[in-house]
Amino acid sequence: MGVDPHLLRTFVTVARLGSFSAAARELGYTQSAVSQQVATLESDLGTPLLTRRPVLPTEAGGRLLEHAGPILLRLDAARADVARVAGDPPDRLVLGASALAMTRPVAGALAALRRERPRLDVVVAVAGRNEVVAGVAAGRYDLGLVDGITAPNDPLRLPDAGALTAVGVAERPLVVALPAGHPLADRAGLALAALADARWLDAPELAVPAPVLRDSASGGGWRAAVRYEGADCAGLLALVAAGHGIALLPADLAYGPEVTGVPLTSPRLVHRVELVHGRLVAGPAAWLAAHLSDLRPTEVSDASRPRQ
Amino acid sequence: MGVDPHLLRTFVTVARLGSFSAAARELGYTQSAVSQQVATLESDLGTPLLTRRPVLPTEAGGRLLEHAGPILLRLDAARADVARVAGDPPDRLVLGASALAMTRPVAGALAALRRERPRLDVVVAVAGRNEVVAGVAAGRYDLGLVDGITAPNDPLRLPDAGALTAVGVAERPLVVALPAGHPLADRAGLALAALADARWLDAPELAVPAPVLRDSASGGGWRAAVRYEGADCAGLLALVAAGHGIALLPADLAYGPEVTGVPLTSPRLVHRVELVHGRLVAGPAAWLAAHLSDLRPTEVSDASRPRQ
DNA sequence: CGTGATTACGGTTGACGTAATCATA
DNA sequence: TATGATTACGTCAACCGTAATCACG
Repeated sequence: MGVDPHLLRTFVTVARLGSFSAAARELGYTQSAVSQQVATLESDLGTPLLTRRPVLPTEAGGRLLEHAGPILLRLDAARADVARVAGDPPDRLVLGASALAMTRPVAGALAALRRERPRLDVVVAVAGRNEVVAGVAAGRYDLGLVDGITAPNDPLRLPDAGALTAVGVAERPLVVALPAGHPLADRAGLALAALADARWLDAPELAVPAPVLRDSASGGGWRAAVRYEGADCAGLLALVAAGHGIALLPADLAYGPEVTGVPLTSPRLVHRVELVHGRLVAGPAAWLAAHLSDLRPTEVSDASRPRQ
Repeated sequence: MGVDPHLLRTFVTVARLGSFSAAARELGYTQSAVSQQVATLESDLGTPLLTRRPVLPTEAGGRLLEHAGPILLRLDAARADVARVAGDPPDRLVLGASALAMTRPVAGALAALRRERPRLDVVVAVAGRNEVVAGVAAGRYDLGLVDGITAPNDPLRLPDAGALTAVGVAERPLVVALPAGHPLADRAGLALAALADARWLDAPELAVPAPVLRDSASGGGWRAAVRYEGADCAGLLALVAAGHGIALLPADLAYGPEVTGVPLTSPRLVHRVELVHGRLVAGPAAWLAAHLSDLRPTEVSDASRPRQ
């Protein structure tokens, strides 16, 4: 009666890889087993979920995929949550962080923790924003630090990953990064609307992704000149300096010999870092969370938020 | 590796009933099977989840219970969603509605649907707010109508039940219902703060529950005189008329020979009705949703909301 | 002692692997 | 024709029921 998650898992893998055999390799099954599992799921739900050759989700399969991810994630989260209260306090703290989330105040709080608990192993793993949130939900990270761009005091738009709490811990101003000598580089401030037809660098891991720009100030082209998938600021700044395009970056990172940061005047946007965590139990994670929350610019979410 | 939902289900049932044998009866298993399932789950998670005699959740069990409900719900939602796109268009529309959600404009849209499709069976099931949301998520209702009290244009605070969309469809003013002849009954308007020490009727299904009052204007006693668990307005008004206490109600329902409704001046609150639904496919549900959305006071939520 | 949870054990079911078959690019 | 999904079938594990045992009130 209840959609076996085991089958769900293989179904998701097959859909993602577009191949039964590839999914079988990844999951450590035989091709035959995967075929049988998908067939079982389809007969259980009474409808085909995948087309064969090419292997693509049907409409029903698409609907199922929308649910499968969150379900599998929450299942992991449940296990992780139980493990956290059952196990003894760990001597290791694993932090997930997105690219620009490790700001000064955050690093300061982390230093305070290491002074407090010198024998503690601290691991900081940098990953994409969604991976950080998913990792926290699944218990791979004790805490997550996620950064992004929003209006001042507005929470980040994070993916829904079950019962997670997010607290703002830092906000800093944004500037438009321009090559030194650019015609606009001597302005005192720039409005986003004036840059609609400029050439933007689309760096989803680092700066504002193009879709957000489009939403913030509609109209205009918002052409992306180059898509930069790295997570290091220096590389992006080099592209800016070479005139490939301009980017929206935290003020303190957007300066250099060949790059000028011009303050963004409207709309008012800031670079914001949020601490993401599940339910905490006494231990280093809780300690750090408490100290990070002390420097919070604003609390944005707790126990029960309205809906997805 | 992934917390079998089958076991989760029996664990939840055992925890809810506080008894292995009772859970076995309810689930159609033998006592022995339930015992084995719980034991399997405990050994899988590596920690006891329940105390025996009396049967109560341990701390780890409590954590698991927090996840179990949403997981089981989402599993049902997935099945229901798939069934909706797989099955042929139904000749029956089942609406879930909370007590005061069937307002005039909603009833009007429903009438239009019945003119449009005379052969359609329409069922309206009245239930608690949470049951409506859960029922929509699980596919027991095609659409949900949920009412509650918020600031104008603010979304209702609904429980998280997976990927649900909520659209506001009606708002109407609120009044303080007083017995005719009450010292305050001749006022032109009342501020909530002035009523902090009044005697309130706590009618969670109908009017504003006491906790909301406490949050809206903190300070004061907010004593609840009587708790009224019914869902009919007449009964509550009778209690008001008899002087058991006062209540916050939609303006058009709070009048009668023995009751006076005095407009609420601050904070500005309204009675709001929202339409709740999963992803819609062509059919009567989609038709009604479209027509209800046309009279929406404001859209409040769609595809992806930030987090729980 | 009696109610109710656990343990022992056997039968059935079902899930996976091997291998043969089928279908499509 | 070759790659890759399906079908056939045998084996083995897991799950549930019956029944005996244990433990707390």
